[in-house]
Amino acid sequence: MGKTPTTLRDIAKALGTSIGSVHRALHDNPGVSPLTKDRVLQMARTLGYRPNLAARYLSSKKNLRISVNTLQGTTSFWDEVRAGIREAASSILLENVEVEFRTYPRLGEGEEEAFEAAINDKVDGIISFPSRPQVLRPWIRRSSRALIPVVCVATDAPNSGRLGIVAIDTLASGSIAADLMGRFIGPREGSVAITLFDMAITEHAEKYAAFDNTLRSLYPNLRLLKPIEDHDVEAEAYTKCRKLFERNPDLCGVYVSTEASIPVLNAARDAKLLDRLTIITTDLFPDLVSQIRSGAVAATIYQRPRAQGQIAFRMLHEFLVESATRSHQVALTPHLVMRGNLDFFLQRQSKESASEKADQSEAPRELAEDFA
Amino acid sequence: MGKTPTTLRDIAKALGTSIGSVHRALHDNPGVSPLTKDRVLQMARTLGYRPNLAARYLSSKKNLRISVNTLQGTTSFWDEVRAGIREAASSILLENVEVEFRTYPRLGEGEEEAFEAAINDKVDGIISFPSRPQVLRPWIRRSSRALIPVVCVATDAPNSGRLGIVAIDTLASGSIAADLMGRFIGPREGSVAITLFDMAITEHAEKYAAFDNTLRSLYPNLRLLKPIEDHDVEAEAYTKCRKLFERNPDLCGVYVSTEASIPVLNAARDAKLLDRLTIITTDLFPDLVSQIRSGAVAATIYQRPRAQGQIAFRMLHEFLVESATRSHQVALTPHLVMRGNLDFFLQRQSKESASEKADQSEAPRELAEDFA
DNA sequence: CCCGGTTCCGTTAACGTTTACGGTTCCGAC
DNA sequence: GTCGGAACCGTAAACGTTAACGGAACCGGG
Repeated sequence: MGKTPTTLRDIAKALGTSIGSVHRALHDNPGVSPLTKDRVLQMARTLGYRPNLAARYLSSKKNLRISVNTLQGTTSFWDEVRAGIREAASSILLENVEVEFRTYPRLGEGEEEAFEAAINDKVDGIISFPSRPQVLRPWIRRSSRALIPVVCVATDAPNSGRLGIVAIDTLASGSIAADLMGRFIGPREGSVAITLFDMAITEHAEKYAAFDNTLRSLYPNLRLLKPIEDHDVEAEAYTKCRKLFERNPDLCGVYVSTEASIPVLNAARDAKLLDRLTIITTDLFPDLVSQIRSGAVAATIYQRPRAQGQIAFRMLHEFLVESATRSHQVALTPHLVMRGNLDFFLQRQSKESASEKADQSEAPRELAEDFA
Repeated sequence: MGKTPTTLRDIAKALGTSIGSVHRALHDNPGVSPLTKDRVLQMARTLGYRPNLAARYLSSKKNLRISVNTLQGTTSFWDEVRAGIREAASSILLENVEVEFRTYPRLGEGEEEAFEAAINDKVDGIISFPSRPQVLRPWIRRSSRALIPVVCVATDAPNSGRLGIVAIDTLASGSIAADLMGRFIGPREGSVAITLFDMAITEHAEKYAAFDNTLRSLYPNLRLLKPIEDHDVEAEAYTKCRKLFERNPDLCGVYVSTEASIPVLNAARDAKLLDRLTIITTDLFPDLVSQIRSGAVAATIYQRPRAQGQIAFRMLHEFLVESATRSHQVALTPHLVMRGNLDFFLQRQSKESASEKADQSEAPRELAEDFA
């Protein structure tokens, strides 16, 4: 809490050396003896030196380039993530950041190429969606060794050396879904189903476990069936659901923990039990809106893609610019969308994408007379 | 989208004048003729000049001081708001911001004094909680005239000239509360009550209206009673609730839209109808935890005080440092806390306050070898 | 004609860091 | 001894803005 912050010059003067040596020492550049380097590092620590980022930026002028490797996507989810990243990037003071988007069309189609391109391009950081962690893990490892930090969004890649992860809290998602399901269904006996991508994905297994635990402890009247794995294939989801419905006449609720809610809804409609099922889905996209409004979907768990993008960017940027950061593991609270607050979410989305376009022109600084 | 950004020197050279005049013109400082001032402003616009914040900060060294005028508070709400502000302040690159907290003990006890002190102290911006807007309005007006921007948190002060407002979306809160209430109660007939601070406060009137509308349109089996105003007085809440319970034997739910949920719960318990009522509350504090866990409270609508603080700070800072900002009206989505995800919120709160303490020491920049 | 004052304008030294370049030394090889 | 070349170190010029100073031109009053 010293009054005036210490500068390179202060360190140099205290040591009777020059500002250049101090700089070299602090950045372990060549051209400084081990002795003076130690003395400088020591002195920097005792004086509590913290680099002045304004001066650094002003002087060096090198701008950071970060690569965003994400899926094209069939829903708006990834568009929102990218919008969040763009938003956070443009709101940075010291606008010295360049964002390069490397978008691939389908799962497993171009993911690795995107990573390779980013590494070869020597970007300063990467934001990545590691759909299937086992495939991307070696790439993340490689870029970490090349000192390129990687932040994962939406899905974690554990033991890969990644810098950080931002995703929806799977436990909170699964638990709240179970709690709502139990409350909505009420005291009657019956069974409940869950659909997910694949139990091999950590996030989905966690959601399942959380859903199971909460249901078991709070609503013993409900029995959870074996999970349905749809692998993001619509036909698979549909046929598996039809089978499920036939075999379990006491079914009273389905939790769709992935984005593939439409085939589930279709299956329920075709089996004529749409009004007997309590359906809880995930995320929010145009096709879902009418289903929520009609009451076919009781609630949906919104994964806040925009917030995920924003936070991922901030995390990476903070690390790049001052190597210390806060937590590298961000688990976001999901939002709940129901008929009651649906309009709010819709208007929010449209408003935000509108303001994005209007955000271009910029007048030279001019103070407003009044802030009304 | 020009390659190299325009500088003061560029403008000066283009006009055949000097860098000093350009600077004076852009800041309408005295000492520049109206003619050259116009030419400079014109040229700045055509060249698309944007000030380099790093250089500005490096040169001027003036640090911003902002005053945070908030309530001491009986719950942790305002502590969280202040924590959010501190957090956002410390995560700013270019740490040139000083935050002064002016905390007053009770509603109406020191609010005006805090404002006066802040204005006399010539702070650069104010974050304020205008509990009763009509009292603070003249003060906000005064500071706006003194070119001190004011951002309101939690409660709006319309027509006061305030720079912006960040609060929970009242419509979303009221609507989701109503939707949950209807779903939880089920198809049976009955009446529902709402408690609030005072209908004269815009936010509370809005919550009431949203609750009413949603209930009316989606759950016609439920009838909404006249609102109970508690004015943040526990005894008032208790006695009014007791009366309410006596007069309405068909009551099946209560939405407590303020923080005063404990007296309502006590009244329900004493009237022996705790297990027949669906109670939805607001916010999350220690005394509520056991009530949620026991099921007495079906759900609580969390108003995200920390996020409110963070966003308020960012809004003010962004305005102070580059006078353009994004939206000045932020309506946050409330979070839903139930038995299922309660632990998640509790551990999050404790984790965040813990990491705050650990965030002190700072080594001179040193790159990590690996990011694992 | 000169003096004090006003109004406008150009110049320049900061701010703290990075980077490039020019000096020292010192050492081994010729 | 001299030279080439390391290895180390100091100096100084940038980066774009702010703020202070000094000068030029012009005015009216003595």
